[in-house]
Amino acid sequence: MYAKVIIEYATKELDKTFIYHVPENIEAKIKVGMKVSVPFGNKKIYGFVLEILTDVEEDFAIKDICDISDEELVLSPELLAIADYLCDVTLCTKITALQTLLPSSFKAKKHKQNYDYFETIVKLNPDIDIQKYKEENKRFTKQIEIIDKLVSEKEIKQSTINGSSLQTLIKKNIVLVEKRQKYRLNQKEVNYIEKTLTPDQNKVFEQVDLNKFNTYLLYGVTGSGKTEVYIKWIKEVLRMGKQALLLVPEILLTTQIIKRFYEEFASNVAILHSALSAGEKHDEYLKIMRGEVKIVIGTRSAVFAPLSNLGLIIIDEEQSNTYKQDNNPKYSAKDIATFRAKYNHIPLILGSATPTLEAMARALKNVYTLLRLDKRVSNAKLPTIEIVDMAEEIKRRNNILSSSLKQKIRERLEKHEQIILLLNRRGYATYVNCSSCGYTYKCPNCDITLTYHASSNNLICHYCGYLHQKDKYCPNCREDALNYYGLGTEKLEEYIKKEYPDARIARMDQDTTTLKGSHEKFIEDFQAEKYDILIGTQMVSKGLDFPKVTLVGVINADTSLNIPDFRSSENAFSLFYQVAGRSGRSNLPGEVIIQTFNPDHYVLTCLKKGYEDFYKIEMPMRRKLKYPPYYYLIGLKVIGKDYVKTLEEAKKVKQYLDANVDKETICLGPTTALILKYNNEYRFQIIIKYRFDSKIKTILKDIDNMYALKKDVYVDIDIDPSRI
DNA sequence: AGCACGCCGACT
DNA sequence: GTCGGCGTGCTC
Repeated sequence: MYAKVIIEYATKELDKTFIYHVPENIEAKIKVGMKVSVPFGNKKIYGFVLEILTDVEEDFAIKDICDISDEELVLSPELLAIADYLCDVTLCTKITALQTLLPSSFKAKKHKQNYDYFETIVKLNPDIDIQKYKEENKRFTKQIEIIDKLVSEKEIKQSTINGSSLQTLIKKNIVLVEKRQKYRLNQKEVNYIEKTLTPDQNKVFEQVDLNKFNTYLLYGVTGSGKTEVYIKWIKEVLRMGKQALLLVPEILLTTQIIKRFYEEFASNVAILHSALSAGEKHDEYLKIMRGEVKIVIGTRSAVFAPLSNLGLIIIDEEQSNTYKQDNNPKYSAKDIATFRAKYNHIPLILGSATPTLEAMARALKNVYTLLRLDKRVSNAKLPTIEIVDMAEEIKRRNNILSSSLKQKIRERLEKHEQIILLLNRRGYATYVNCSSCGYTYKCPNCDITLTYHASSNNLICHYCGYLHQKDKYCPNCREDALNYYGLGTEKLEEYIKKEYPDARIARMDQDTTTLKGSHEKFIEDFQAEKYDILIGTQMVSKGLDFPKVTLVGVINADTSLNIPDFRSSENAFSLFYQVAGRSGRSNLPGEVIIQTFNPDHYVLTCLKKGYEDFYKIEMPMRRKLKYPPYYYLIGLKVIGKDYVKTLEEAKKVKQYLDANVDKETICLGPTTALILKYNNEYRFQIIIKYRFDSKIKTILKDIDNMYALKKDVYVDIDIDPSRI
């Protein structure tokens, strides 16, 4: 018996299987999809079995497989098919695809450690007459103490009571020791809460056929109760004996949904996301693989969860850009989910209040089935939106807060209602400039102005993380003339504290939420009304449901509107709409104030009218500019340390494309990338726009292969980029 | 990827 | 005369 094995080295040259002989001692156990150790050259490495052969005709000497690495780990035919699909859509190697769909504890790699976590417990031997033993050993008080404790608690962790008396009891066979695998995350049972759906929700629920593949777009306004409908579908799927997968954009921003799922499904839920430790992920993966849970909730990579009997996939906040991985392999969890839904003949549901234009366009063309929830539950009204022209306010010396927002914050504070302020820029000042010589701090690696963070007194590059301690004097001209420009969350917090000295203020951004659990703490405390004002970046915009919030302020809408990207309007609309949706979710009416220097921008005027108006304006622009959903996009970046050489190669790539692509296909560039210099490498960009081009994949593969061997210049290909 | 083999320069 | 520079090629 022989096996074709793909080995752990992720290079184009080794992106093929190697044949090994299966020794007799593992013949009965070996299966396709198993991780094995094999000799390769003169080293022992790991790989995955992709095929089993009874006989081979090869003229080279075939080596033996050393061992099966983990008998429990068997990649299902579905997961192997997903790996093939991943290779195809991202042009990655097979082993990269396999490693991508596994948590790190199961990946093929040399330095493996055992992630299984065991706990040693002790309990009384049921076959012993305890009373009799106690009578006979009265004088050993410590032993009696342990026995009594075990009588009442049944079993105890050995580590908590270890000592010589316990050892004696074990030696005498009075107490038994047991080692068992323990999962690091354990959900305690939570009170079950039965919620009934509104007639609208019920109508939506009934429109989904759970027995065949179809993609649905659940378009529901903020606060319309999409989660409750998800739960009802999932319950139905469980009743059919199947399993469900729910993808969310970021677990930390979704604590309230998770809590709701625990209430409903308790320990039937496994959670997968990047904030878990490697050990925790390992355990959650085991639970899923062993079929011990029926529901998986997770972020992007959870789309690879080894559920063996999937009945439904839901992608919540479908418009979120977190579903696209921005490092290699650059896959989209939506595409993988679609693949799995087709594979299993089950529905895929995309939920959003502000769907991507792609999804809405497909829904309107009946490629997807459109489901609508137009009303907020309990008839809460959507908030009123006011757009404030900051150009006018500046004249009145209102640089940070407009008089209207100032006034409304004060009113809310008096009424003990809560306020959320969104400022999509962290740090204190966006740049530091010398008024004497004009010097501005820039990142030496990235060609980006550094942001000043007052809390650490550092200037930080938000791209590569470069850090520079702030100087007292200008590093260029030695004058004491460094000034702070631009508004970040830190400065806003400082200002608000001064303006409202009695208000309790929290700032939530990347810098205040690095510690594990700090994010939850902010949300819990804000919910418990320990704060009046929550200041934050886009973190404050999503999924949170605080009934006491009646005012939302967007401080500098322009930071989100002026991003040079074809999706920036869509993203800005979604962000503002989402954060506006935090206001007035209960019986208290909500208000939203948006401060901007572009009060006539269609993103802002459409916020007042609604998503559909935005869609009607944005779509023709996409058509005119040949962007999705009318055209498919591919972004190529040609990257290298030498400016001239890299640009030359970029031109060659462009020529190669022009010579080979379909005549309808448009190739633009090379131009300097948005950030030309990043981590000391220069980046040139080529953009491909096409509608139908049967050859494009082959052409890209050729380019990829051509540059796989060159070391000074390489090409990075992003198919369906989330941004350009 | 990682390692052996291999063919030319400055050194114990 | 040798150690070692990293170019090339191979790994079931």
